[in-house]
Amino acid sequence: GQVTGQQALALVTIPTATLAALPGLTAAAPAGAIFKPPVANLTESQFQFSGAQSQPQFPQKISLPQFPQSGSLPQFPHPKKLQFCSGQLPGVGFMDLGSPRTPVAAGTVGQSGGVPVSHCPSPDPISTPQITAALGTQPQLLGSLSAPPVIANPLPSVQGIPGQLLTNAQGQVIGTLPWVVTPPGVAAAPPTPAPPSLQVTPVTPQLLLNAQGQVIATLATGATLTTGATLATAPPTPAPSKKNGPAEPPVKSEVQPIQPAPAGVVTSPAPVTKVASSPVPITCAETPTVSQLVSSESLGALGEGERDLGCMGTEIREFAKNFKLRRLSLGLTQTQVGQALTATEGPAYSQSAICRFEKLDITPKSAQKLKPVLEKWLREAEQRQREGQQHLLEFVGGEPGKKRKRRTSFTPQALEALNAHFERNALPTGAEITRIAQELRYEREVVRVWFCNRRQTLKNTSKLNVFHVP
DNA sequence: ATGCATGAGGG
DNA sequence: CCTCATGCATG
Repeated sequence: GQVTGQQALALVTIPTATLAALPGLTAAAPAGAIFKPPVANLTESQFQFSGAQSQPQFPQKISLPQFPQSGSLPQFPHPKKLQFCSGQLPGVGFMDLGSPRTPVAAGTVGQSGGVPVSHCPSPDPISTPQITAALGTQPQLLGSLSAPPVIANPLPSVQGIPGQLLTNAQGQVIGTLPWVVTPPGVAAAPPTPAPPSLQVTPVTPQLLLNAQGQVIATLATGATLTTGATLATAPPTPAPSKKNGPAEPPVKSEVQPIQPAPAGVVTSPAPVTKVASSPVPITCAETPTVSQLVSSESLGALGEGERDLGCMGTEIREFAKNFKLRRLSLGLTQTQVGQALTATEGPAYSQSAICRFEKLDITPKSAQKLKPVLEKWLREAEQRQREGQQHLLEFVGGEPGKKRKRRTSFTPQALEALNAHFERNALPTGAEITRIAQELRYEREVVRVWFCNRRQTLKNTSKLNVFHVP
């Protein structure tokens, strides 16, 4: 057991979830290291629906990017929403898809509520016609993305958490040691009067046990981190002088909000300009792989607050990391949090959801939706803890409900075949699905769902996902 | 932590 | 049918 000493390193350098996500790496990987996560085999392959003679593959939606109307096909619709501005990543499948624009784009963009658009310099349109076409398959969000080939992310300093982390052999964070609360000043005092309410709450020394009663960490008497709500996630850019200084609204509003409708209110704190154009080479313009699929849309109709997702991504990453830390400090498991959440008012979420949130294996949209909920719950939980109350885990038995279909278990061979097909074509037509199903001897529906899930997983974990661009 | 399933919303 | 957000069940 050991309290590893690389905390600082880990914290600062690796922005986020990666910590948990890439166990093996945490310890070793130094700052700018470039890891190549597991997406492996898919990325290499390339599937492409060549528009040429590829035949009538897409039954319904193939709307290729031929939108005469806008005429600006090769152009990006404008940073309407997300921008992948962060991250420094290996060339992996990053490509910019010139996105065909969604019909709606223009309108929506316009009313972004005053939020200055974004920073990420978007770059050269390397749009490959073909690629674009391929991707264009997704209905709604076509226009939304343009992943700038450029990446480079200065990294947000994690300022709120100076404590030490307890990590297990795999490098996963399992607990925290008492930390010192950062004084307001440290937290990059925002020009604006952001009430830095930091509070240190005494925590009784205790052992953190997991559901199985195993000790997963110890907490020395110390302080739990604030709760000022946003503190941890606070103001990016501590160092003013860095990039250009003017902008940077330290906004940092409270958190609660976020609900559909309310326009960009809470949104972007974003110090625009953070990253800027780093000349990182990459941009691979080749292999249109699966990434196309992933990238093709990505943002759905986010009403408002998603435009600057790039920046917000950082904020959420911070929160996710913090959430886990604080959850552990409370000595709760993901399951318990899920149950507690279910018991209380508001949306209920399962252990799976908590897990995915912490790892950020979810879409930015989901993360945004979840964050307020978790934030609120966490605050209350910590509150209750202070006041001694323990019960927060009431259970509310759920109804049995209908029986689910038994989970299909594919044989390794079948999976191999499925993956092979997927690499070739991630979106097989109905007929193809049928064929594949027969070939592998599985129910057609099962195969269809497999493809759906495969696509979804790829999207959520791909490096193209804002959160996974460390 | 993840793989497969479900269901809502859209076309 | 697809995508998405989620959850149950499993490895």
